Formats: sequence, structure tokens, C-alpha cells
Amino acid sequence: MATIYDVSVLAGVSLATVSRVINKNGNVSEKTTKKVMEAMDSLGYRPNAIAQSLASNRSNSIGILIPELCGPFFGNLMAGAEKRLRDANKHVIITAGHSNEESEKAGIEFLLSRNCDALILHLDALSDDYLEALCEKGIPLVIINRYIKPLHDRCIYLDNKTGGYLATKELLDLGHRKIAYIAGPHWKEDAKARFEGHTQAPRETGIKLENELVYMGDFKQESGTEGLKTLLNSNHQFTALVCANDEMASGAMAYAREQGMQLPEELSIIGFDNIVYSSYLFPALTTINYPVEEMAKMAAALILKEVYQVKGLKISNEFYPTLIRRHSVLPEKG
Amino acid sequence: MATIYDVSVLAGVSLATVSRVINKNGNVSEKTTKKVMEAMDSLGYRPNAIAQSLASNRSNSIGILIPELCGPFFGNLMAGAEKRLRDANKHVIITAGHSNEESEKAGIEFLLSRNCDALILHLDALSDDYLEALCEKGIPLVIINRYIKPLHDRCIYLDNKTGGYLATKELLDLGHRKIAYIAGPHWKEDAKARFEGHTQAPRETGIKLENELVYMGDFKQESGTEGLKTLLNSNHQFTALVCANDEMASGAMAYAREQGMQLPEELSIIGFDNIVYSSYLFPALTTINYPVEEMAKMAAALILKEVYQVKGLKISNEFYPTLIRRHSVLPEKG
DNA sequence: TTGTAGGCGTTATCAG
DNA sequence: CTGATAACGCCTACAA
Repeated sequence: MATIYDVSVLAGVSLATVSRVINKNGNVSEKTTKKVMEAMDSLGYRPNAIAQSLASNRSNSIGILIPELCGPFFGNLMAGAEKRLRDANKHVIITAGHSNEESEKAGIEFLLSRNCDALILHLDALSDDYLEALCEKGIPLVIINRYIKPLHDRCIYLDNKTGGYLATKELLDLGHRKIAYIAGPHWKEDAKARFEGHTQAPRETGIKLENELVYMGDFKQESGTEGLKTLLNSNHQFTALVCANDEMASGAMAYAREQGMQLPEELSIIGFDNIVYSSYLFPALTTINYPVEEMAKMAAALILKEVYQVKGLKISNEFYPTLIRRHSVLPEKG
Repeated sequence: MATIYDVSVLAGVSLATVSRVINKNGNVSEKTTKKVMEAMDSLGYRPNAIAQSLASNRSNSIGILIPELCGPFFGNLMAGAEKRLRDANKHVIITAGHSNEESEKAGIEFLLSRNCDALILHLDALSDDYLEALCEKGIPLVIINRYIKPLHDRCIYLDNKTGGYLATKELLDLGHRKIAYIAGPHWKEDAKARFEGHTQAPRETGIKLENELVYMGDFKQESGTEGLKTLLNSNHQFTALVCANDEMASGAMAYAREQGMQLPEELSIIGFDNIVYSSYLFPALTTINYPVEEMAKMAAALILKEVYQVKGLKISNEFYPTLIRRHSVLPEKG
């Protein structure tokens, strides 16, 4: 691989001059620039980003840490951030945190060791304290889907509680009184908030929901299946089911079908996230929209603004869930 | 951030010695090792991967280029490779090629400029020639889902043609004679091969399929919807539909539902890929299994073997599709 | 406008 | 077993 040195020799100029034309800083005469350019592509020269990064302490790359690399939710998160950043000529380095503390820590270390200029983090396990410490070290970071008070301007988050509220409220408004719930793991903040919203809705209007009608899932499809199975076997009647995310909802729907239930006639189901294929389920899933791609773009914008001093960017930290009505919910006919 | 120099001072040894204990090469006395270790964690020292990479010309990171960061297929591809590599203490750097030549080239350049030790590529647009040239430059790479003869031992590919054959064969065996097809874009090799398999099946048994019953999609859900709509309006009857991937199949199913069709009674549908949610569709989708995660792991293994000299790894380059029977296909009752 | 030289944090090759 | 010291490829004052 040709180096900047080879270029300088071939162009008959100094290292410094070549560096200047690469970075388009400093003043270089048109003639010299041309010479250098020609030398560069006659050699097929490509700057070594590693060396640039070491010398300049800038890598033009942003680290992204997410729990898993697959799945529709995180897919959109990655895609949103990558798109926005690519447009600004920055690159992303992505790694998985696998929802456990050690792994999340290792992921952050890895990203930092790669000289990332900033981090976008979707964490499940790491403590607020750790993140605050990170911030204090001067590491620019943006936290997605989590609200940490002292770091509020570095958080891009959704009002999960309101989302949970909206879902259950919709069912209540349609006359449902026996509503089951398949939850996400309560040690995840978003799952907890969604559940709180779920309990708030009936409380407001003096309605009581049965505690037995709650199943603890893990946000994966299988646990939706498992959840509905358990609920159905519990001898508690219910006419509607709220799932803490769409994946569990689709798992539950598949199980309902398997049991020969008519949907939505025999059971109204509502999800959360509005992942891409929720509208392709049958019946199309009524759900709560989680604008994750927008949020990821916003995270990217925040970094562009703070770290790279891009002007004219408006930042909003809080995003709001909305109800998407489709065909998986029917009024209670009782 | 503490450097190796700080550590050496605090431990009262030389740079070289510290480097030795970091890399566990060279012989260092137990006593010295201990001193250095203590100095390292009292300083919270973490090696700067960038500097290591520059000095050693090894980055322990593997570049992955895929068309899109989201979507179930590529999600599994990433996840498979990342898992296998992480187990071997290597890291991945992921970037998107967006299915166009320029972008794919830029992606590769980016990965190379980050000093990746090897590349895993899923390309759509880049020519064989370009890849061969890359190989000749001595850049270790693995190509997924594409067969390039001169590079055959660096390719991990699926027999897409057989897959296409299996799908249509299944329908023929069940008595279907009017079979529509929603294709992927023919400039993508896999799409082309699948279609060839589709046409081979009837030819074998002297059956003729109508050419009009083919719609050109783009592998996205919407084009499945659009495709079925077009097909239905074409005034050509058909009792079964083959889709070149599951996403288009789900789009088609949603449209069929919308039109009030009974599935699978009024139309048998078969997909390709066996993406994670195909079993959650209703009816659960009969499809062709594409072991993408396995293949990605194999790609990783190939790199571990060739680049990092890991012993005892068995490599297979070709993978085979299998028919997954679920509930979206019924025998033709004509 | 251009060139010189020191430095970024490591690794690796020598001697000792 | 340990320590100097020259790379690695580039950036960036500072000089000229």
C-alpha cells in the first residue's frame, strides 16, 4: 500500500504538502495540488485511517453499542444512525452488548480503544453511575432509550410510560375490562415504564385489573407464545391482551392461531414498537409507534452538533409514542 | 488516558517490558509481571488499539460489508459472524454497501483504511473483476452468497438454484399447474438463480408455466404487495404463488388478506430464506431455509483459519437449501 | 506557499 | 530476562 511518503516523492513535494491537500487545509497552490492529486491516483493511494487517527486524535468514526445486532428494532436504530452519519462523512463502528454488564463494559472499552469520537449507546445492564463517570471523563456520548437525570441533555428517550398508558387506554375505551399483559423484563427500564403506564390507565377511571393476568416475558417472540399459553391455562378470563412489544405480540398471535382462536374476534391484541412487519401480520397489529429510526438520527445529529460543530441542527431529546390503529383490536361485545 | 509510558514509569521498568506483559510474549519474570500489572490497573490503563494496530499491522478486527444494516436476513448474517468472531476475541466493523457500486467500493475502502485484518462481503453491485483484483493485492476476504469461480475457496454460498427448484417442485407435486412468481431483481445473482430453479422444475416434467405470471420485485415487502396486486389484475388465473424471498411473501399475504382472500385455501404461497418471523405469519409460511447464520459463522471460521491460523477448523463452502413445510401451501383441489 | 521535524502510542529488533 | 531505539503512517506547529 502506497503511503503519503511515496506520494510526496512522486509528486516532488514534501510530506506536509501532501497532507495538506488530503485534508484540504493550509494553502496549497493549484499547480501543486494538481501534481499531488495525480501522484495519488497514479499510486492508488488511500490514507491510512489508523495513522490519521493516531496522529490527529480524531477518527471520524462513531461507536454504536446495542444489545443485539439482529432484530427489527435495533436494525432500524443502526440504520437510522448510519444514514445520518454517512451523509456527514462519518462512519459507524457497531458492537453488541448482549444485555449484560460485563459485555456492555467490554463493548464500550472496545469502541474507545478504537478512538471513536463519540458513542451512541443502547444499554440494558450498565449502571447510571458508570455512565456518569464516563461522561465526566469527557467522553462524548448519547444514550438512547433511557433517561438519566444528570445526563438529560445526552439522552434521547421515549416516553414509554405514556405508550403503555395509550395501549391499555385504547382497550378500556373499547369496553374491555379483562385485560391480560405480557411484560418485558422489569429490570429493563423501558419494560418497567410501559407496565406502569398499563396500570395507570385503569386506575384513573377506577377500574381494577386482575394481577394474575400478567406474564413476565423477555421481549422475544417465543415468550409471547409462552405467555399466552400460560395466561390461557390460568383459568382467568380475558378479552384483550397487551404485549410490551410487537415481537411478543406476534408470538402470542401465532399461539392463538394454533389453538384455533379467531383473531381479533376472540381476543384483541395490541403491541408496542411498530416494528416493520407488524403491519404484515394477520390481522395487522394495532400497536404503539416507537420512532426509533428518528431517534437514532437525532442521536447522530446531537453528535454532529456537539463533537463536529455542525451548525443549524435542532435537537429534541424526548420523543412521544402514538397509537397506530390497525385490525387486531375490536370493541368488547360483552 | 494513561499510556504504556506512564505504566512503565510507575512500574519502574522499560516500555518494552510493559509491552511484553500486555502481549504475553517474550519472557518476563513473575515479579516484574506483577509490578507491571499493578501499575496498569492502578492507572486504569487500557491499550490504545489504534496505536497497536499501526505498530503491529494487525487490528484484530474484521470488516463486514452488507447491503443494509436492517432486515432479518442481514441481521442474522451480522449476528452469526459477530458471535463466532467475538468468541475468538476478534471484533467486527460493519458498514453498509446499499447495493450500489460506488457505495460498495467506498465501504471496502473504509474497512481497509481501518486496517481490518480481513473482510466478509455480501455484495450486490461490485464486479467479479474488482474482487479478483482485491484478492490479488493479498487482502484476505470472504464472499458470502455469491460464487466466483477463480475465488471459489473464498466464497461461502448457497445453491440458490436448487432452492428455487425445490419451492416450485413442491407446488407441482401438490398438483398446482398455474403458478405465479414474484422475483427478485435479476441483476442480483441470487435472484436470478432462484428464478432459474423455478423454471427448471416444470421443464423437467414437461409442464409449461405462463410467462405472464412473473412479476419483478425488489425483495422488499412492498413489492410483494405490489406484485400480487399486479398479478391478480392480469387476468391470468393461478392457484399458487412463489416468492423469491419471505419478505415479499409476507407483503403478498397481507395484500391477499386485504382483498378478502382465504389463505391458504384460495392461494398457496411459498417463500424463500426462512427469516425469523416467517413462522409467525398466518398461515405460517412454507419456505426454503437459507442457513445464513451458519454461513456467516463459516465465513468467520474461514478467516480464523486463514488469517489467524486457528487450528482444527473444517470449512465447507457450499450450503444447501431445504424445504420447510408449514401451513401456507395446500394441494390443488382442481 | 512550502518544507522540517517532533510526536501520536505501540510493537519489535537488537544488544546487553 | 530487560532496555534502547527504530519503525508504523500521518498531522501540525514552526520555520523558511
